[in-house]
Amino acid sequence: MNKMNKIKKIYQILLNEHGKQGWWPAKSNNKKFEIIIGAILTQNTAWRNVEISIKNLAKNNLIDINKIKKINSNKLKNLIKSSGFFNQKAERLKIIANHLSNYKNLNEFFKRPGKEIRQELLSIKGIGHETADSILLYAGSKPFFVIDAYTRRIFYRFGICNENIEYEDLQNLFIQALPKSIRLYKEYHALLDETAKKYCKKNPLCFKCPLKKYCKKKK
DNA sequence: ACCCAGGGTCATA
DNA sequence: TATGACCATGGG
Repeated sequence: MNKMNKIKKIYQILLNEHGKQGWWPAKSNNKKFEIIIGAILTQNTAWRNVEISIKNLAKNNLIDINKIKKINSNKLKNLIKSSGFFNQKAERLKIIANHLSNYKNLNEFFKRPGKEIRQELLSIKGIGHETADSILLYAGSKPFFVIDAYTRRIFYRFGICNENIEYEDLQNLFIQALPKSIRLYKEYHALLDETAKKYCKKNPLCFKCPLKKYCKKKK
């Protein structure tokens, strides 16, 4: 089976195994901004630690661009402490809130070609490729496939790419292999993360993994 | 007592 | 282009 067909096939296997993941989880009445906050807070951080921070923010009605702009930095740091790197992340949230407040609202921010938004996001300190694509896909519903360490690890173990493949190179493989569907992109990325969390860690539990027969690296 | 998590920036060569 | 230091909490 060639790479393109493998990429398609693996999606079906994971969907059958795990079902729909429904990413991105966001419960507030300001989901788009909540997703943006989560995208920053989850940088190199377990999601469970981010959930605590988001609850703290929601409890204080702070899932709001202007309120993040105005809140005292030390208070903000304290509220997001559980996410780690709280000094950096508080600063990043402030920078992003300041940037976004140039727009009337997030609908206006996202009402432009995706590539233009992506360039703008990448110019903001604290937003790299993955965070930009997460924001575009999950907050903006733009068709940008998100690549993360899990995605790279799984597809390296399948022999589809090398360990150090460039972000855009791996992203292009997905774009070429899959129909340009926002829902598919959202689900596939989430399924890869679920799979890697359970089975594809540093010492992978290959004997349980639904993708076992595609994986070339045992142990 | 380690290892890792839904990364990104900055300095250095 | 490509390494490495740094950021920091919380669960396994």
